[in-house]
Formats: sequence, structure tokens, C-alpha cells
Amino acid sequence: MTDRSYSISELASEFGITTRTIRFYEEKGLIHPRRQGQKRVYSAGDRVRIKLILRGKRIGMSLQESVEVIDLYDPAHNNRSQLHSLIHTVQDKRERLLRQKRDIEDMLAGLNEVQALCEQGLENAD
Amino acid sequence: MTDRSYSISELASEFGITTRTIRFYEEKGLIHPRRQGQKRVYSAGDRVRIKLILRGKRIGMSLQESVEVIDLYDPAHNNRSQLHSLIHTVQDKRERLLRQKRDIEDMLAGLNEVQALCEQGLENAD
DNA sequence: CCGATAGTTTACGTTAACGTAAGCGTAGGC
DNA sequence: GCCTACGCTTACGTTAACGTAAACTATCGG
Repeated sequence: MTDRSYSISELASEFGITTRTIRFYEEKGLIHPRRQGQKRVYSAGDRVRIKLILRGKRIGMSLQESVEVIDLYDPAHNNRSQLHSLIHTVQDKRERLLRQKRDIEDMLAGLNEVQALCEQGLENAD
Repeated sequence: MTDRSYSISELASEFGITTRTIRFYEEKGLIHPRRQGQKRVYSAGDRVRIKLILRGKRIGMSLQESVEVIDLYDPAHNNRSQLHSLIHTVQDKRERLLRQKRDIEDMLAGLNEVQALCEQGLENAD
């Protein structure tokens, strides 16, 4: 099921990006699709990776920071010497995310006020 | 109280940015400090504006988008003809913010998992 | 066989958001 | 009187994240 593969244009149109963007991500070492001859073939894992990169972008992360976060999941750093520093990294990311969340909530509260004022303005337009 | 004024370096150090950045924001029309001779003098309002711009930046907004949001608060667009389009804009912003909030929450959930695995890895390191 | 479609590489162009450096003015302190 | 700190303008440089164009290859339906 999850082991099907994708062409570059297939993924591009699914995510609303260009093929250039996907090749650029590869150029930067963010993904490593395999090849069939010349053509790039993307696995389900590649697809998820792209998806996560785009999620990172939406909340203002750089591409590098996105993969940094993504790579926290892979069990490469699992030797004990690095476990503490890994925890530390996770903690840092979490704090930044929590701050962003507060920023967003503040901004949402502001928008709610604006909207209330708007609707009020429309009401007494009789 | 809230009517004191600020020098450029004062604001720069408060917000952890450079004076160049602040001048750049002015150059782009994001703020309009008054002058005393040559020198820029920033009001409390200018200060808040910068603060809001930086908040926008933290959640991945462009400078233009930040001021777009900020300017929703000022009562310039309050003629009835534009009230509907203003509401529409607010709604758009809100949807993007909600999506960002979901993205952040998803990412936080992921980090929680990673951290749990880390701590578990540390425990059975006896 | 031919044209449309999807893929490839290489390489230069572009925009946002500042950084950095040069050169200058001025006000305060010793 | 000179140095230091702070401020100003002008202008070129830089990085990230792609866009865009050129020139070529491979496949597939009619």
C-alpha cells in the first residue's frame, strides 16, 4: 500500500509546487529519490519527507531547519552520548514552537476583535 | 506614560535587532518615525508597530503581510463599501493562522514522542 | 514517422531581508 | 582639542529559495 512510487510531476501537482522545487530540494540534499535510468522515482517515504518540509515552511522554518526537525525522528543519533544533546535540541524546538503558538493565538484574538468591530459596523448600517 | 520616545539604538537593543533593520523597515514604508533634525525619534506607537512586525516574522509572515495584518486595526478602511472585503480578508488570515496552529501542534506532538523515546532510552542505560 | 508529453541537465536571473563598508556630522567627556 | 559614541546617507554585497530559459532525451498514441 504504502510502498507505491511517484513521479516528480505527480508529487508536484499533489503538493501544489513545481518540479523545479522538488529537484531543488534534492540538490540541497533534503531528499534522495532513487532512479530508473534518468528518471527520479519517489518512494512513500520521500513523499512524506516533502510533506513535512512543506509543513515546516508554512510555519516559517527554513528548509534546513525543517530537515533538522525531521531527522530527529530517525534513529541515527541513538547512541547514548548524543541522547542528552538530542533532548536538549528537542526542548529548544519545542520552546520556539510554543512561542509561535502564542503569537498565533494573540494574532487570532486580534482578528476576532477586528471582525467583531466590522460586524458591528455593518449592523448599524440600516 | 506611554508617550515617551525612543532612540533607534534603544529599540534595536530592546528587540535584539540592528539599527540597520529598523532603518530598513522605514525604507520599506513599514514605520514612519518623526525627526529631530537628522535623528529619528520613535513614539510608543512606532515601537508597538515594530513589535508586531517581529511577531509576524516569527510565524513566517513576510514584512508586507505583517503590516497588512497590522493595518487591519487602523480605522482607515471603515467606510461601508470596504467592510465586507475587510471581513473577507480577516477570514482568510484566520484560516491560514488556524492551519499554522495545527501544523505547530502536530509538530509538537511529534517532538513529544521523540522526547519520550529519548528518556526511555536513557532509563534502560543502566 | 511525427508530434505531444514528461523527463533531464546546466546555467543565469530574481526577490526578500537585511549585512557591511565608506564617509560624514555632532554632542559629550576628559 | 581630540576621542568616542551615536547617528546619518549612499551604495554595493549576500543568502535562501526558487523561477526561467535553453537544449536535449525518451516514450507513447495516432
